Amino acid sequence: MYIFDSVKKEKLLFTPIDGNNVTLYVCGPTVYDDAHLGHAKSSLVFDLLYRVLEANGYSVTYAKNITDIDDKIIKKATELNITIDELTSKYLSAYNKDMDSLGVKRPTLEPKATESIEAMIDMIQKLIDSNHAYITSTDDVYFDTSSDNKYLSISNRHQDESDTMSRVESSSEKKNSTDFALWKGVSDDSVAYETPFGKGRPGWHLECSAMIEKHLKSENSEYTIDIHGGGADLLFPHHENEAAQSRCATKKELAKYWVHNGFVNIDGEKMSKSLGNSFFIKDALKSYSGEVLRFYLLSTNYRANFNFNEEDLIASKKRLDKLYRLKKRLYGMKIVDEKTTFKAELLEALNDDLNVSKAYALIDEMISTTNEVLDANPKDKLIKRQSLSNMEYVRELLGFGEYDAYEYFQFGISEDKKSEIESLIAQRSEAKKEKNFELSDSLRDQISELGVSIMDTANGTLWENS
RNA sequence: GGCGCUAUCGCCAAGUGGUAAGGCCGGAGCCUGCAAAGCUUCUAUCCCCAGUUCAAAUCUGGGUGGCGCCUCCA
Repeated sequence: MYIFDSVKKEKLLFTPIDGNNVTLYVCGPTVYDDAHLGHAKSSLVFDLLYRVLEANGYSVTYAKNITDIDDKIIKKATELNITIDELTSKYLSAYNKDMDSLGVKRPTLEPKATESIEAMIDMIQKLIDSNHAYITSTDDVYFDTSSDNKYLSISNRHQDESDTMSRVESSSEKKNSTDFALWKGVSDDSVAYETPFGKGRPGWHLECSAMIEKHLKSENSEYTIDIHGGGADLLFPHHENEAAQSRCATKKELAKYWVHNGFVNIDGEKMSKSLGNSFFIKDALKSYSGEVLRFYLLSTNYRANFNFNEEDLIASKKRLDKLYRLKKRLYGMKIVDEKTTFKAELLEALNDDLNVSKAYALIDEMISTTNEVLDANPKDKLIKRQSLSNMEYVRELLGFGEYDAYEYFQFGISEDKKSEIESLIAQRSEAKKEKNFELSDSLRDQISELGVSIMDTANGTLWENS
């Protein structure tokens, strides 16, 4: 397969460091608030990458970290007058719930920062011992960026510009303006860990490097892991700094390939915590099923910015609907594994740097072909078997088609409303039987007003949420 | 100011040297009591200018527009 390396800025043939084993590390959430559509996009992109790697036969160890100790967390817990653990547990389970709704497979490892303190301390100690880090009078430990001659090679920047343009509040004890905190000294009685270099808390960038070293490192290679991923905004400074501290502590480059996903904008505007226009996943899930959201958010190139808006989402849903209508058409049949060209083409499309657009086009064509054949010959067993098997492959590889075909079209409809609809449909069927079309049409109008469209088939009248 | 991304049909969006995928919307038709669904069919020469080439949406140069990172952020 091919993936686009955002450091080398070209599409590269993917070859794992260690034979058939692949290590993938993605920067996960800081659990102090609900997850927004940006988290969804990133999780979905790397979930897809994970699935495609596995479909290629690789044995993948996929780690996504959970940041559960951090200044923002402490601030919020203090405001709410709850413990840090109460806060992070709450938002971690909310996060997992959202991810489950989106059909995101759980990573192999989900290490928490608070469970990796020792690994962080070890790494800091190494950096101090090798003069890549220094301690200030307030027990902060800074990474000395001038000690790394490859610093800024990940984000392709120049030192002078970072110096002059950096808007980071500069500590007077920093040797270079780009130096960053590995450890923040704590003098009061807030949350802190005891270390050989004083009481304090981990800095922003450290946990990823430490966790990678602890959980994923490969032994005999110039690289530590295969793929490191995250949102495009993390390229600098986060990944630059991770790469620097790892390089200096381990004498290896952190990752062989770097993959970054584009942003999600809302109606043309950047979404961010500071702008306060975050669109939470849980809110989107009130109106649309997780799979519709998944299908929509994955529908374009993962590197491009994604402009979220409801009209596009609805158009996207109509596309997914077609898959479910076919699933309905083949309802109740047993899935048998069939070798088809569709499957090979689908994997080939995704192997080309996750070309989802092409994959969607292939799915659409597969659906059309099946419908066409079934229209001509409704009893064609071969096309049914192949089509079912194809859909099963789509489900495994892309996560589309997980729901029951009938339940999918009944999303968000209450039980009361369902029985009301069923009752109206029964009345309409009676009227139709008596050829009272005036009555049956008016009943259909009533049903439409409930936001439901109906379709008469050989198997009776079916209905869908419209 | 530095670095970078991007401009394809009304909308979303592939394609990165060989003569424009797919979806949504819309028109026509088949099917249907009528519909819906499904099927058939119709709709772009790729922001502008110049250049390279037998050949460019695809490469080069110059414009113009949109966006991002450089600050916590996916």
